[in-house]
Amino acid sequence: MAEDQITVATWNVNSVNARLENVTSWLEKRQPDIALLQEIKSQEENFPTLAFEALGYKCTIVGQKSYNGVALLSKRPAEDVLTALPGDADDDQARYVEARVGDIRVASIYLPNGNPSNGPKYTYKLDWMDRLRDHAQHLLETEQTAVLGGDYNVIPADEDCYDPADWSDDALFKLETRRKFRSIENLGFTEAFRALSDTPHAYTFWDYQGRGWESDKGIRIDHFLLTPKAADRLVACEIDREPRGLPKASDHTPVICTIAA
DNA sequence: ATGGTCGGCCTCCGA
Repeated sequence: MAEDQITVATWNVNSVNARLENVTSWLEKRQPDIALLQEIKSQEENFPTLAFEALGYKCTIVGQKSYNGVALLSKRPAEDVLTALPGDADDDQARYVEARVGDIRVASIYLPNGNPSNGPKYTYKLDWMDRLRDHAQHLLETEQTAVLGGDYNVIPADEDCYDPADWSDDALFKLETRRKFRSIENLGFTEAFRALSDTPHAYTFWDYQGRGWESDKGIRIDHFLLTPKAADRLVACEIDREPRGLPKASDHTPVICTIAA
């Protein structure tokens, strides 16, 4: 990690306590300045704060019992914290945390899965995406340097999954889902990985079921969206496949976005 | 080839 760069990682860890050794050893190795975690499946009081503080990270946690939950780990202090996506005071699912770290606003996003794709869970997903678009518009209008990372539960295009036909009716790939994701990009956001790489089949998630990892049947659903001021400083975006192959792996692997300081 | 995914947890639900 160079002094003139800031690295932001995103990782759906599928339970921070079940994954603690995997996550801490990866942080020690890669030393991201900021780590955005999703699906911590932990309330704040059960979050392993001390283990991360021992590695030099401050923890900003939005927890929930059993499900969901997001966290923002940062070597520098997190300020001006937002603990929910604006737009629905009745939404009590822990899926969003945003803060300013240095001169960058970062968000850890756990966008709803939405399956089954013909019922209330899908409606909730689409509504949540509308709220995200509205908030993203606000970040643009206020000319922020913002990096929105997380598990978007969106497969942006055919080349981001092993077999589009298998996913055509899935909430992660339905045309309406992809259109809504594009509508956020089209406000003026840059999707960091695809902006820098034409490589197809660069996955971030492999299902535990059906030997997904062993047969490389994956999907790319963990993304970074950058405002223009952040995109102007975009240096690299890398998917680190290594953690997915380790014992007791999460079904997602981390993605690292590098920004010029 | 007689198996087959995890994690949290009010033994099923969510992914």
